[in-house]
Amino acid sequence: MSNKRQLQKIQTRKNIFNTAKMMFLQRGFIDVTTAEIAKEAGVAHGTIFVHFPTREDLVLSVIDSEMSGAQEHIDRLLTHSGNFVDLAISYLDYLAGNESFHALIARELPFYKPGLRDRIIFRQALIQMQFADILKHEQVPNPTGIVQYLFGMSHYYLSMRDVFNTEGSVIERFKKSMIDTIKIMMGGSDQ
Amino acid sequence: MSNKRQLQKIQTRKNIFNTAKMMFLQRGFIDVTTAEIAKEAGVAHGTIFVHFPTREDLVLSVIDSEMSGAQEHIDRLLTHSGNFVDLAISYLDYLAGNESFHALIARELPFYKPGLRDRIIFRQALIQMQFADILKHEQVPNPTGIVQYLFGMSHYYLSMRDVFNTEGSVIERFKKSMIDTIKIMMGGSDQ
DNA sequence: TATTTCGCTGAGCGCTTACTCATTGACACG
DNA sequence: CGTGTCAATGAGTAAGCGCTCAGCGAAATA
Repeated sequence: MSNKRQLQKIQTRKNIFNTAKMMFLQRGFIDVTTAEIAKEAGVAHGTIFVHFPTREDLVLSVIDSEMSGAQEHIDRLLTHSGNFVDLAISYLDYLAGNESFHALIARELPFYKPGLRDRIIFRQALIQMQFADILKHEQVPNPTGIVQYLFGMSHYYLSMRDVFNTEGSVIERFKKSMIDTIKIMMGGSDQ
Repeated sequence: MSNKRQLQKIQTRKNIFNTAKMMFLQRGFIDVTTAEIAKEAGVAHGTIFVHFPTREDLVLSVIDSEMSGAQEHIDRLLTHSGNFVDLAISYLDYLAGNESFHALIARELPFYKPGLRDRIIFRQALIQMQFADILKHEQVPNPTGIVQYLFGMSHYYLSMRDVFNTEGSVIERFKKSMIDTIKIMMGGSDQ
């Protein structure tokens, strides 16, 4: 049953998937063409469509893979977090570690088809709510404002990543400033 | 010298320009095609290229027009501003009033050709510096952090405009929250 | 060994773009 | 009125895209 043909097919599929993933993360889901992926992977153009019926299936496949990885990571952060500030720091560290993917999403999200776009936004909204819940346990004046700050500013820096073109991570660069601001907001006045 | 031909030519150019501007503001600079503009303007497809050698020239023409309007408006705000909070409020009001253009830029900026992109970013950076200068006159702990907040969060809300799809203006919706946060940051602790 | 299966191939199709250019006809001008 | 000008035309071109499919040849099967 360990068919040589089947093994080869699985191998080819993985090859296409990994090559596509690498190219997508580097240049975005919109820019990279199927012909380029095929060339880089060393297969015929048509072979792409043997394994992924449409280009969109390949894109979705890569996005799903990255997103479920992200979900797992953040779930772990949420359970292992002490206070909100620690959680925010861990979250920013995670973003910094997977910056190319998240910068990509921040840039391209408005251009995805509604179905995909809404799924991504829904996931983001869930995470944001979980962050807000944790913040509500600590007594702070403006929980949603603080969470919006964390996600909003991260999004801003990510989407402007190559504008700020820092060596290394943009998130890392602005992390201290963001955390300081969050501390001020948490210890801030009433209103 | 009031040539009938020349007048007609100017008229046609304006017609194409205004039609393009309207369509670009509604659907973005990336999505709208030259054929669609021609149809909407009621001229032949080729006529577009009589007046604008390339599609990009037309896009640049519209962007320049909008940007110089923005520049003027903001210069006025800068001279007529009392304290920084008033300036921030006026700025947000301005954004709310020209939201379709600024939301468009926020979404599409990463996809423009480097030349155009850099010009827009340069203008933004200048404005940001002027805001920071005003803020430095008032004695606040973290001037650049506050300015980054104002521009970063505006950018975030604008780029997420149709996600939050509010009736009316996104900026208007989050204005109070942003101003409140700025007040907290200005009156905040040391560090 | 003879026959069938099937992963892979790559030329080519259909479609969409920005852009071209020979042609036209209303207008300017002597 | 005759002739040259030129804004406007729209069918056509080239380039790029995702995707197709008849055919090939090595592997599976009988």
